[in-house]
Amino acid sequence: MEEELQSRGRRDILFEQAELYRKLENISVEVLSKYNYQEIRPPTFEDEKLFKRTIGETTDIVEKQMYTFTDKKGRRLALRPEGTAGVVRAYIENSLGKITSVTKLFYLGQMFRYERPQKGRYREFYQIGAEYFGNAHPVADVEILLLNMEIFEKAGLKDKVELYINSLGCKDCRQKYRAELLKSINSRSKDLCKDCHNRMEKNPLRVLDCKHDRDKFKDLPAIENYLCDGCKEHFDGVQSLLDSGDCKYKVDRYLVRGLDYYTRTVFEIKSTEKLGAQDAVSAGGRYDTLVEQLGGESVPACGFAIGVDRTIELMEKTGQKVKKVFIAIAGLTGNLGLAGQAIKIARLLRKNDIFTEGPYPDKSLKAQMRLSNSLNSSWTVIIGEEEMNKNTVILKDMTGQSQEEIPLDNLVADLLGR
RNA sequence: GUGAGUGUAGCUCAAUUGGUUAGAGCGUUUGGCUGUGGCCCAGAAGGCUGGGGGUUCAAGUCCCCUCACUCACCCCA
Repeated sequence: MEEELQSRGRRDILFEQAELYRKLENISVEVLSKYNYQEIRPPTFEDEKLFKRTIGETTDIVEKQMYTFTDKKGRRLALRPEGTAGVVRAYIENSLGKITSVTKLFYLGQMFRYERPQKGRYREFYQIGAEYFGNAHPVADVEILLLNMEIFEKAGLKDKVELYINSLGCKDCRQKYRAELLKSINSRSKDLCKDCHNRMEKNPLRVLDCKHDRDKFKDLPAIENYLCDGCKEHFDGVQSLLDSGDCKYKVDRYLVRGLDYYTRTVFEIKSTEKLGAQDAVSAGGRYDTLVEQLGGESVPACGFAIGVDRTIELMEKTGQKVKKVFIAIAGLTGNLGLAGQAIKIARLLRKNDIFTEGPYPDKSLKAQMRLSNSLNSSWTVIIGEEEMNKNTVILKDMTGQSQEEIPLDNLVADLLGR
């Protein structure tokens, strides 16, 4: 490959893997529709300021990881590093809150962050997300959670993920907590790593998340003791309703989010086995002040985003195969009459939703059989002059050695019956 | 942005202290088997050793730069 065509963090998603992406997307759309969420496709680029205002000016995402550029008219734009900001902007801009009192939206697609790539983290990555506007009650949080878990369940990952929840409180309780936390951390600041010192200044809550120091924090003040009555009641409500919904979860009082806009409920769905250093396959929470902060009315909201690429990695470990048929031609190579017959049969099979490969008239039968084998076909259908005249085919089971001659008219029923 | 490791055939990897024409397995392909795959055997194709510069009589091997990949930190889904 020519050197100038390479660029870091670019990747191609091929074949079986692409199939898994589509499968997860289909499952998600199906589940989301059942919960009455409607699709929205916001642009992949927005005004840079949108992300600065929503995600937080001092977060790394905005400070270092955005793909920003200036267009020909001098506008400052950015490729979206996450989905919520654009959806909220669209919600306000299109007055979606005026149509119905609650609004449920979902989106899927690529996000972009300029980071050093590693396992489960790419510069262009996929998210599937949902946002629920206009309902402050814990049922909304819980609907988002149940919905999210149902997607993983349908994707065959029920035993591979766990739900962790926490409450960060509203502005008031968080401010109080933050002050106490800072005091407590400060008193032992020399024990802490370099990164934690940095976090103390930018976002003290994230100190709780530190990989090195986390174990030293068992006795730090816990957010749950600082929640105001309203926030406490809300969080209790979430837990009670999750129980009603028969949804397992763990409360993790150290669970924190990196984005500034979260209030009250936050959650992560983690893989039970390590996916490299990253184990969160989905995350989200409530953001009751964001709509107003962006110039809309005061509307409560909550949502989630699934890390599709990481979820695919999990799904790859539980792979399943599609059964395929290969159509082979016996006799002299290049026989157009036989090729025509093969095409007719292939059309017939595909019409009946059977995955069909072939024909390859210019290969010897041996070569065709080898190809069929290496394509992992379940069966090979063989036709030659003799069979065509009798209107039959030879159906060979590729998992063993057996084959039988059957009337062409029975082929579809026979295959579907197996 | 920081750190460590790695770049040789489509893939996984060899190549002695720097020393002839850079090898092997898998895969691909052709044949052994004129209408039957997997196993076996024989042949073939496939390389600017990531790119550039330097040292040297001589560089895949040593040095510098650069690009990319992998993993981790940071951050986050």
